[in-house]
Amino acid sequence: MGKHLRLLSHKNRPKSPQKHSKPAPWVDVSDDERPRKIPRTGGLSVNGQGSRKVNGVSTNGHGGPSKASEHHSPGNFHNSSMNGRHSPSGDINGHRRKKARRGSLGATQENIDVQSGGKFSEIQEQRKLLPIAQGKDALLEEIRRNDVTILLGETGSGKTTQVPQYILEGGLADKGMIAVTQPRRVAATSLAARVSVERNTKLGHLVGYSVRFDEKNGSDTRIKYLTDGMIMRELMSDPLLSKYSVIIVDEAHERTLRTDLLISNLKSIQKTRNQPVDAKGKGPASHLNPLKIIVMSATLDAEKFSKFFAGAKVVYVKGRQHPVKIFHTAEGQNDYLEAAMRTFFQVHNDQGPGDVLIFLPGQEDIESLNKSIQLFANQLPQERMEVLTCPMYAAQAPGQNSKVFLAAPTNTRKCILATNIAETSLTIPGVKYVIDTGKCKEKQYLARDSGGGFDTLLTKDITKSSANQRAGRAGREGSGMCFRLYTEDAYNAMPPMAEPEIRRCSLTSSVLQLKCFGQDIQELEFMDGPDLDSVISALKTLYLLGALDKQKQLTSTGRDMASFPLEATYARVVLASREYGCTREILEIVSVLSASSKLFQDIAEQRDSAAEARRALRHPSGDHLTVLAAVRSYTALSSNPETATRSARRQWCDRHYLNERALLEARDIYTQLRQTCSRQGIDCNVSCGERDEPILKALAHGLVQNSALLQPDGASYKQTMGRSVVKIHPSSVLADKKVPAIIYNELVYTNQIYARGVSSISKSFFNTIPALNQRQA
DNA sequence: GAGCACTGC
Repeated sequence: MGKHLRLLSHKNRPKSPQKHSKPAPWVDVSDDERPRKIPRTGGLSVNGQGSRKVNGVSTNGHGGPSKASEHHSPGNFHNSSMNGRHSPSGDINGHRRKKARRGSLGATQENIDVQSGGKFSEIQEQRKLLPIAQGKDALLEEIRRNDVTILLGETGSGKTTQVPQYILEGGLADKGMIAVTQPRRVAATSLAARVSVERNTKLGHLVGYSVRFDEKNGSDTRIKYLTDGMIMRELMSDPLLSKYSVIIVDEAHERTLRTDLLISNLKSIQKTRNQPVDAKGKGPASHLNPLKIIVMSATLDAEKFSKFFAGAKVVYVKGRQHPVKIFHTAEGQNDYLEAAMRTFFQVHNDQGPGDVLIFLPGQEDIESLNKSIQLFANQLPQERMEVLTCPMYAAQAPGQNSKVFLAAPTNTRKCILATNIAETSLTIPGVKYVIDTGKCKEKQYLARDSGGGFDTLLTKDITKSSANQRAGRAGREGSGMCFRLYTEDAYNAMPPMAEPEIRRCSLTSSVLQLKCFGQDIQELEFMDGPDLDSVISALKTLYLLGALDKQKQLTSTGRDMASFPLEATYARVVLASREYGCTREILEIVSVLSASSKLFQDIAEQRDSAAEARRALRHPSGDHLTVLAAVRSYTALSSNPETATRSARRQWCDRHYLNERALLEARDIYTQLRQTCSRQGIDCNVSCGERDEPILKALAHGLVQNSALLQPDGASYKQTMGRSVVKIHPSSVLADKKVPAIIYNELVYTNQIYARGVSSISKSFFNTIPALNQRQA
C-alpha cells in the first residue's frame, strides 16, 4: 500500500513552482505575476463597429476570453454563468446562501433570499457593484443599435440577472415581454425568484417563470424566465413568438439540442418580424413588433455565434473569480485512478485546509477510488487530518448526494468524488483543490440505416472548455489549485468545445416537432447541422410509427403524437393504447419511463437485498409490467389509512429500493398526460384490468423498431429491424431469462450492446403492426 | 452481470 504514496519518479519531476521546500510533480503553467488584463471601458468591451473579428478584445490586446484561456491566467476561467448567479446573493448575504444550499440537490439556488430578502436599498447598492453594472450604458447602447447581440460574460458578472432588468429600465421592450431562456428548470425558477426580489415585486407579477409542471406569470409579467424546451413548445401556438420583444438565450455555449433549435428558429423569426415596412406602410411585417435577440455565452465560441447572426456584435463582460493555480503532470498518466489517489494524498499531506474535488468519468470509477482512498486514509497516522469521502453522481440514492453540502467535521478534509454533475449542475461549497482526470462519459447516438440506432456511452477525453470549467470549481470561494492528471500538451490538443448535442442524439422527436411547425430539419439553418444519417434514421422511425407518410408529410397520427410531451415512441404507445383499451395502464407506465430519475435504485453494497425486496414487484413478462406493479402498489398506499402518510410511503419505497422522487415526478407527468389525452379526445380511464396482453401489444406498437428475437445461442437477441446482436441489460428482470422475442425501451453500448427496459412478447404480436408487415412483405 | 449530465403547454 505504501508504494501508492510514492510520487512520480524523482528524476522526472520538474522544479517545484512553489515556495514549498518539497518538490511537487507538477508543472505550473499558471502565471500569477502576469498583470491581469483589464478590458476597456468599465469591465465591458465591445468589438469595433462593423468589424467581423470577434471582440476587438482579441485584436487590441486588451485581454479577451480566448486569449486569457490560452494563457491559463488564473481568475480568467470561463465558467458557465450558472455559477455566476450565486454571486449577487452571495455578496449580499453569503451566510444565508450557504444555508440554502444545504441539503438541496440540484436546487442550489432555490429559495435564496426570497423570503428573507435583503433590504431593498442594500440590494440596489449590491447590483451596482456587479462587474456588469459598470458597462450598463454601453451595453444598452449596443443592444439598442443592434438586432442581435452576443454577450460573453464570465462567471460572476451578473449578466443573467441584470441584463433583463437593464433592458426593462432602458425601455427597450415596451411592446412585449423579455424572455430569458435556460437549459435547466431550477435555474429558470430560482433566477426569476432572485430578480423578482431585486425588483421588489412578488414573483409571478413583473417577473415570472414558466417551466414544465410549474408556471408563475400573469398579464403584468414583463420579464419571464423559461426553459428552452418550454419556449420551443410555445412556438407551436405562436410561431413568431410575437409576445416577446426581446429574447435572451442564456447558456448558449452548452449547445443543447433545444437551444440550437431555438437559435435557428429565432434567426428566421427575426427576419420575418424585422422586415422593413415598405413605402405604403404595408410591409408584410408592418404590424409586427420587431425582435431583439441576445445570445449569452460563457466560452470561446463567440465567433461562431457572431458568424451565424451575420457578424453580430460581441460584447464581453468580465467576471468575478478567485485565482486558481493550475498544474499539469509532466508525463501522461496511464492509470488515472491511481494518479488521482496519489495526487489526493499529496494534497492532503502538503496543503492547507480546504476540500478536494476529484472529477471522474463515472460511477464505477467513483466507487473504486472511494474504496482505495478510504482504505488508505485509515492507515494514516493518528495526528493527520481525517478524510471524509463523498461520492457524487446523479444515479446515487437521494439523500446521499446532499451529504456533500454539509461542512466537514473539525480536523477533517472532505474528498468529493464526482462525475460531471459537479461541473455545471451543482456547486459544492468549501472546495479549494480540484483534481481533474481529464475524462468524462458522453452519450453519442449512432444512427443505423435500418432506421433505429443506439446510444453509446463511452469514456472520452474532455474538452478545453470543460477543463477550464473544472478548474474554476476550485476558485469559487477563494484562491484555489487545480491538478490536472494530463500534460499541458494534452490540454492544448483538446478540442475547444464538446460536439453540440444536435450531432450526438436521436433526432426523432425534434424532427416530428419541427414538422408540426411546417419545418424541415434539413432546410433549417443551423450553427452546426445534424448528421444526414441521424436525419434519415429519424425520418424512417417516424414513418414506421405512422407519424409521416411516404412523402415525409406529417400524418394526423403524427400531429397527435407531437401534442404529447413524450418521446415519439412513447407517444405512439399512448395512441395505440386506445385500440387495446389500456390507456390507463399505458399512461402509468409511460410516466415512469419519462421521469428523469430512475425508479429502481441500485446501491452496490445492498444489491442482494435490493433484488430480494424487488421480487415482490417483479412481473414475469418483464420490466414494463414490473414498473406498473410498482406504481400500483405505491398508489395503493394512499388509499389505506395506515399507509397513507408521507413517511409510511417513504418507508415503503426504501424497503423496496424504489426512488420516491421518480414516483412523484411520474405522478406529475401522469397528470399532464391525462390533460393532453382529454384535449385529444382520448379516454384515459379505459383500463384492461388484470390482462397483460393489451398492454404489451400497445407497447409493441411504439417499440416496433426496438424488438429482437432470441438467437440460437440462447443468450443474445438479434434485432428484427436491424443487424445488431444485443443482450438484455443486467438490471432487467429478464436478465437471466430466455424468451423467444423481446421489445425494449433503448439500446446502450458500453461494453456490449445492452437492451434496457425489456419485456417478453409473443412473436405473433408483430403481425398486428402494419409498418412491420409492410416491410416484411 | 452494469448505469455522464440535462429536458418537454
